[in-house]
Amino acid sequence: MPAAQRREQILAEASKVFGERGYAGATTDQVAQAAGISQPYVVRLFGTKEKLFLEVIERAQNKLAARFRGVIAETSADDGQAGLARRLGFAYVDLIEDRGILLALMQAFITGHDPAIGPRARAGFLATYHILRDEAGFSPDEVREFLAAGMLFNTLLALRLPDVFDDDEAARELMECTFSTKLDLVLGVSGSP
Amino acid sequence: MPAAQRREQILAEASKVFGERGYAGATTDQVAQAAGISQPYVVRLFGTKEKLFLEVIERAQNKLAARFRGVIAETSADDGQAGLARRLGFAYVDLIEDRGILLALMQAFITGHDPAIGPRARAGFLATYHILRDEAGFSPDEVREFLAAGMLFNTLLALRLPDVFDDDEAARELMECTFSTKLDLVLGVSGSP
DNA sequence: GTCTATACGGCGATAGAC
DNA sequence: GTCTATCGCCGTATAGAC
Repeated sequence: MPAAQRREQILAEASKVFGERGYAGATTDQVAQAAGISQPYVVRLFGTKEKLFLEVIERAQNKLAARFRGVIAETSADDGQAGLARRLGFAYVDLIEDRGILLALMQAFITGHDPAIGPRARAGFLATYHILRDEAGFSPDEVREFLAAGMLFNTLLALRLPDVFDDDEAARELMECTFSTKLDLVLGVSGSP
Repeated sequence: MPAAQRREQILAEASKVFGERGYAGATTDQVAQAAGISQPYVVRLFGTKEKLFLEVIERAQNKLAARFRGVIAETSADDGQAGLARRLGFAYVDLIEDRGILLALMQAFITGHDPAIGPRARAGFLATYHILRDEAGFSPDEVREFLAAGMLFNTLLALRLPDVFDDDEAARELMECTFSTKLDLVLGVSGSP
């Protein structure tokens, strides 16, 4: 397999592994096994575990930015801000059907203390802020509301709340209330394979 | 030092260490050093690293629940739901002046996949939901909005956004817009010691 | 109640062959 | 482009003394 393709495949698998276990909890061998190659080869291709993690984060942030820009570009002005927010919300849910991406983003947030990873995590988050405010034309308050909804969304999925969806009345109510029309998408994301 | 007091001291230090590094990234030796005792003694007192982490989470969740119940109890009915929400928001900000508590809660969220930790993390989150809905009397939508604001709050602090407060116009704007009147509290939380 | 010494396993990274 | 073998460190947990 050509190196470029192999790198992308490894990054995709690494997103899942890092997402599940966190930066420290994940091992390069788990990534290697997920990709069907040997552990030293993973290290060979990316230098160190930390560099691999940074590339995973960067990839996730780039995909998010590209998706948002795509939605903004193809939404006509007469949909209004509310319509645009709605489309962006759907795009976000759809994006993290690749579950590795959501979890990579979240892991970046909570690794904010790290001297190497923290700055990049902040830069990515602020980049999203700028896209929403400067390119989508949201007011600061609209951006805040949009981001807050996204963070709750992230948390509920990270907690695996859909796993107890059937057993717990409160969990079901909170999920339905949070995702409303997006619910079928969400259940598709985290339902059994 | 009596065992009970020692345990509480270790739990407080462990909250900070686990909060900074995550469950996998933190070591029992770091906890021991923070508490000024030997690593084997930490293990001796709590059995395993996992059990220590579970106690850290439980302690944080209990403190949160106790704080919210206290606010609900001492708020008179004629403050209205908006007034109660405001008080609860302030209480939350104040609670995580003990920074270890906030980070322990967040770490619990993203360790949701873990067979031992996940169930407890979900239980704690749903307990908060029940307090807000059944004891504070919020509607599901009000609870959702309250929780979403809290999750954004968590994320901004985890990212250490206040650290770049002075250098980045967007970071400043987002922080001000998110915390508004709570801002002085927040800056007190993460400012230099 | 707390320590020192240490066994044991696991992980990141390197060396070097094919 | 990819592997096997392996080194050396580090972290959890145990044993046992004081």
